[in-house]
Amino acid sequence: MKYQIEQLLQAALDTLPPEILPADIARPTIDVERTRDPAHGDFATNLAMQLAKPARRNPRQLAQALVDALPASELIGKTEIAGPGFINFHLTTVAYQRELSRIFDFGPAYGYSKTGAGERTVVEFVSANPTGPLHVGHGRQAALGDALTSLLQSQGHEVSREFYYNDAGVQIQNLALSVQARARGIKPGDVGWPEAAYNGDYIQDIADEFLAKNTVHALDGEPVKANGKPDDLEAIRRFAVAYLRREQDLDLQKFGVRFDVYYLESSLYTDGKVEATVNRLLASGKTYENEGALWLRTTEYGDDKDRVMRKSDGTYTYFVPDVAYHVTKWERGFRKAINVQGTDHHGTIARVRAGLQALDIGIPQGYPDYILHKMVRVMRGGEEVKISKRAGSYVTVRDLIEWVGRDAVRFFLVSRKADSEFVFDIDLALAQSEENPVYYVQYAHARVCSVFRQLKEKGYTHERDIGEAHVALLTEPHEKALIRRLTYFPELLEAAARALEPHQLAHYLRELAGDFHTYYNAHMFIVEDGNLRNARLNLVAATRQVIQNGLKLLGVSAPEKM
RNA sequence: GCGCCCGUAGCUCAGCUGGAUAGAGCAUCGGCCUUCUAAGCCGAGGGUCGCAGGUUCGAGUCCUGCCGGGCGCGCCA
Repeated sequence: MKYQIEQLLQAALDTLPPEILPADIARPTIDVERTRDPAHGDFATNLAMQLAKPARRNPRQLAQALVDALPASELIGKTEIAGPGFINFHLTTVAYQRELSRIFDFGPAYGYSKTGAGERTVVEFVSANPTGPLHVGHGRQAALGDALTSLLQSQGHEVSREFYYNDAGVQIQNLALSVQARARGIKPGDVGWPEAAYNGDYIQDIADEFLAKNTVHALDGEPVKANGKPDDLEAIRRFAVAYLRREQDLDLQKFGVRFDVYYLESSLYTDGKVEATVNRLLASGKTYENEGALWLRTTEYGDDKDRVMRKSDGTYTYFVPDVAYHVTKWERGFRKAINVQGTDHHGTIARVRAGLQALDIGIPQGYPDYILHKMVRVMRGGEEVKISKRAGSYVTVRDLIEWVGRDAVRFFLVSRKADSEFVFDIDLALAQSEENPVYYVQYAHARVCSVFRQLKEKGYTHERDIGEAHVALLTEPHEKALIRRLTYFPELLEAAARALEPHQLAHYLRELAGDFHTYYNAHMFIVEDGNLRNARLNLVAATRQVIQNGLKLLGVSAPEKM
């Protein structure tokens, strides 16, 4: 609808005579926006104001000329010139009727589009090290990444959800040593407890299961059976990693988040991809040796300082497999890559991109994209709960889900901009669990369902027919507002996907639910007049459909009863 | 010290990528259940959009400088 108005304006612009609009001035891109105030119509454009300066004409006169030149359309009922030179468009009943019909025609796919068709995209998120349970920060990533992926898919992108496991390196070694110590009966603080150990109680759980010779099975890996020998550090390492990966799998399953690919850092070594990347970088001529280490000239690509690739002890820094991993994304055909991470990772952005540039294999400069979210601070009893893996006393995703429920956690975590700080007050979430914003939206959905149950009990029927004559009966301001909101849904999804901002959808749903609740309280739907009844029921049925579609993209359920 | 991000109502946050009188939830106060679910609705109070300049028809939004907060600046990952 927005696009169609832009087309009409373009046609009007093209027919303006040179005495009104000189031919030599630059034509701005035509931008039609939703109005904030219903009194200003449905859509508005500032086109005349943009043209006014270069054309040296009065903007209101230019606006009038544009309106006069506008081709006739059955979608536009009234145009007016307002304020300094806005052109406001009021849509006709026909326009509303067409859009409402689309909600029924497309159903669960209403709001979806093909604007991103052919775009192969990989979204990497969570990517927690298998050294402990998932904490609230991972929860924020999971909620964000999953909703973002769904949004992109709704716009036609072909998306892979990907989880990168850092299962090689020092941290894993520390994990194995921690479990080994526990298996030998050594506790945090005891003599012989490793210095860089993980102190959480879950380490004891792993040690107990290891000693009991249990078997664990992560989602995409092979089952790992413990041999129960505390001296076998390698066996402990394999078991501990499998154990924690399984724990993370279970948490993510409870959270309703699935991944298409689990990519293991260790596989980059065994597949030779790390070696291949190093060789390519060597061949690029951008490397040099200094003090026994191998360096890459990342400063040539905008990094602050050059980075070490291979330490003097012969092992590679984390940076190298990270670059190798991103090479696989590119080579697997993903021309767009989005990484969802905490802001504490922002220092790695420049060097990863620099590494990819140095390879000179056609990867664009801004590859990959990053969505960095600020850390989640957890408050409890008026005090901040420290989030530290080593402390072992942090709030996990599992805790949150148990306390306030999956739907509330997901909706809550995704309803804020990624780069805003997030204070998660446990007491508040507990005390107000019944007033959580998610219930407000779900309640709107349940209410519509209830209306239709009542309808059946009263012996009425309902035709899913939203003809022009029906829409013409929806003249109340509350109805107009609801229609406006519903028909905005496709534009909202497109904008949210383009901006990579799932929180826009959460806010939209809250506003839509608000429009519905207001309408519900102001008017009866099940009325005697059959035509009016049908018109109103179709409007609320459309509302139910849009709420369903929106909640689904956020991974939140739409209950029929509450 | 350098780099990136943030600063909007008492609190938690939106503000559609420069538009028309700055919005919502929570909290406070006052109303609404013999009619489709009161997990709801209606109303009231509450703001120098951190501060100061600049850009233009127009700035919460863009630029510069301060102030305050977060994160990052390893041959850690």
